[in-house]
Amino acid sequence: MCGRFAQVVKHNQLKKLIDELNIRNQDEQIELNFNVAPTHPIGAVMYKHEDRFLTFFRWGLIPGWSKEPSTQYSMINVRSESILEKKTFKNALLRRRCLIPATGFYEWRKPDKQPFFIHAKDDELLLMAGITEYWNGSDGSYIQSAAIITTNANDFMKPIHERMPVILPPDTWESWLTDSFQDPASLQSFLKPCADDILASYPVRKLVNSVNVNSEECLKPMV
DNA sequence: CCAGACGTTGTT
DNA sequence: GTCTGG
DNA sequence: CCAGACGTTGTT
DNA sequence: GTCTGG
Repeated sequence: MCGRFAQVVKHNQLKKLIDELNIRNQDEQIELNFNVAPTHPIGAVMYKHEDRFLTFFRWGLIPGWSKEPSTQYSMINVRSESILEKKTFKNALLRRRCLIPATGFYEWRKPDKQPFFIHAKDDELLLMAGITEYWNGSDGSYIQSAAIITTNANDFMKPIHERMPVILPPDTWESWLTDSFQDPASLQSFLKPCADDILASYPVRKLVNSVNVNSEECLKPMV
């Protein structure tokens, strides 16, 4: 699955992202976060009509029908296999998708809880598939939230973990961020494990376990 | 029609 | 809100 | 995902 | 063990 990741977007990576995805608001900053945990704000690329924006969402999707923004129905991950069958997520997939740029993500190896950092072999950003939701409180409060779509592990990930985030390849970005693209079967076809040969990984120290630790140390290989 | 649920992962 | 179950 | 809490009444 | 908070 994907319960922790790093969003450390360097200036040149941000410029490239803005250019490649045709993002409109070019002044947006992304806070460096070496240890993104559920409930944290995450930068994500969202679309509205013909425009794309880099905006912030609470990680943990709060359904619009939820009375309170409680943790109970707040989902950090959504299974790709069943997303169209879930009433809470179907409309979000058809109409409120996003791309979540990540430096990489953490997985804890199943038997021994050893944390690993998984990143792009070429050190570019990984773009994870996400869905978003808007929640309005009766007192006028407003929260926009997001979840990461997950899929089966590819062969690269299997030794570490059975699930992984959906990482979208460049040839799907345009459709994913297009409002009018709402064909369920096509969207579903994007939600599969990424190619094995684009990823690299290494073990990291367990200081990443604590959500209170957010430093460059989280990304450093274990000695 | 109304009532009630609405979710994932991992572990056992 | 929207879908399922009764 | 992991870490940390897990509770009430009454009194100060 | 199970739930909440981050």
